Amino acid sequence: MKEKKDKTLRRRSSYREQIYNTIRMDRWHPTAMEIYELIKSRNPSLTLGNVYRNLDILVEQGLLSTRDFGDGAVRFDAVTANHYHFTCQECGKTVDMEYPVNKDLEEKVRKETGLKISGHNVIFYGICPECAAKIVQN
Amino acid sequence: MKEKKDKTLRRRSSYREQIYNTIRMDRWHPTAMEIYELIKSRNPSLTLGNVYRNLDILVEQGLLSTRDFGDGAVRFDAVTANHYHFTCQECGKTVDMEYPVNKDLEEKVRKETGLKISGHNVIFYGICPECAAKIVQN
DNA sequence: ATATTTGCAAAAGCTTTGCATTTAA
DNA sequence: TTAAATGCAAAGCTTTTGCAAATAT
Repeated sequence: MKEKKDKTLRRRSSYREQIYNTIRMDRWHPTAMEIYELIKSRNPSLTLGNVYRNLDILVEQGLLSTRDFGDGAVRFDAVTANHYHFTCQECGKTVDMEYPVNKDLEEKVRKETGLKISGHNVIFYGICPECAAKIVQN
Repeated sequence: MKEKKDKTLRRRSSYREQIYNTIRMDRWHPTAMEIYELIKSRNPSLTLGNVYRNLDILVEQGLLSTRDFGDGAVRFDAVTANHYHFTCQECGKTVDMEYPVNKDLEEKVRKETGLKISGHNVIFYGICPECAAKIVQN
């Protein structure tokens, strides 16, 4: 939280762009290894160390954040306009929710606690439609 | 999420109780290493491997969950009545909030999305009072 | 008695880093 | 040109695991 890195000039990197784009566009929450495997399948020269280096840079730039959706794995998430998540307790998948962020909640908590709040995240837990359908069948 | 372990009989373990109690009572969100160091200071025979084994058991029993508050470290949290968290973006500390859980939010989202929701978590981000005071001084 | 818990130590897995080469600006 | 980005490989952490001894029931 305190690392104010002396700013280093960034050059264009196709790998970094691919990493960022796949996470952002696909609204996917992959691990470093999953990103590595996907991009290496198209571009075999990619190395895992380089994926880690670029993920660090993207987090440092504020474009990605790390998350744990409950399985202990470090996953990456694109920092877009604030969005909520839903984790299925049956299949374990976590997806972005369309549900709009509730800024009133922040304001309410700010008033009641006096804390300086700049943002919030919500993760809902439950059963996704696919798993719910399967459960009904059985 | 699918691991329905064949139930193994659990015997009493002082270490497991200490691990659980310190996380629950102190409303602390430590890493495995931090737990190890704390309990080992009172009880030098404890090993790190044993801390990991007991943490796994406690998670499997539903007494603890893992979280990532944004620094990439795997931290443990007691699963008590649902509670919110606050992470200070300056010092990086994460604390439980007194603020009551908003069950209405769950109901509202359930109605609007049709998802089967069984719970939710919220993490607020901002500046804690201690850091806010320091910043004003400078 | 019996199976779980533990210490110990090795293995496995994940992430970071040093260095020489390649590449963007 | 110059420093950032990369591949490679080794090092550094974190977490898991096998086994024999200790312990709870």
